[in-house]
Amino acid sequence: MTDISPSEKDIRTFQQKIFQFYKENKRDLPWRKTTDSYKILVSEFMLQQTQVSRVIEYYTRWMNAWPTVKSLAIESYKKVLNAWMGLGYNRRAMYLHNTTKVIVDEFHGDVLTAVKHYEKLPGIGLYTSKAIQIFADNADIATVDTNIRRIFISEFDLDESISDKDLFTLAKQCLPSGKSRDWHNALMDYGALHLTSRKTGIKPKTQQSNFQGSDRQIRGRILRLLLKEDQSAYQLQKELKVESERLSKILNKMVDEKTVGKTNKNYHVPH
DNA sequence: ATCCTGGCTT
DNA sequence: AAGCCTGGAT
Repeated sequence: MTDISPSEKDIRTFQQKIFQFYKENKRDLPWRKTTDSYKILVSEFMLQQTQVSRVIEYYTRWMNAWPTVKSLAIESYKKVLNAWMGLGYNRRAMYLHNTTKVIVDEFHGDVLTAVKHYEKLPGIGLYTSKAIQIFADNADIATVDTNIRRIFISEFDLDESISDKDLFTLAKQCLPSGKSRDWHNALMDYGALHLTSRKTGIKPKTQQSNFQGSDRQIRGRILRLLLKEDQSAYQLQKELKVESERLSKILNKMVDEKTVGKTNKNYHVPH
């Protein structure tokens, strides 16, 4: 672990630059108009590895359909998945649905208390837990996503191999107390609008494999078919024109994850 | 071809 | 530590 502590003066200059940019370029996003912890929770799930521009319409439709934790928790999984389709990483729909059930059943519907015990909530890791506390409650804690990581590396001229631990130490040093929500929103905007990955050449921490021709693409097509009606592996194979061995491998994995169910020969979207 | 407010499993 | 998970925009 190397000492990467900037001086007090460096930090203050950095903060002023970020806040000045925010003042002039702030994005007007739907989930920034609320501090409802459930709504923040949904937005954070949707935003995991997914661009803001693609989330906006899904978020808006979602809140019209399910405005509270409980309304989502008691909904059928099929309807939840149907509303998610097109956003990508469809496991998140199941995680989100199951997470709201745990929040209602074990935490009396109290999102902010629940996310502090995020090990019990599928789909919520350290980043998302902190992000929800920050954006819903203005909690005086720091979190680092792909945007914020890129800003720190560029701003303080760090090596791209810097550890999460060192990044987090730096993030805490830079956090202006009492302004956590504004600060993190400002950092996100600075990273997404100005200090982009393309512009800086700084690669994201987690690389994604190609989509065309991938198993992921086939999984998405499988779910779309199963949302219409239950189908056998043979019917799916005819529709998708994938080698049967590859298809059954994918189907087995999806059954294993419980993203699809199987009764006798037929596959279906779980209830 | 590469990116996107990560998390889970092995 | 590394592979896997969706789909659209640039």
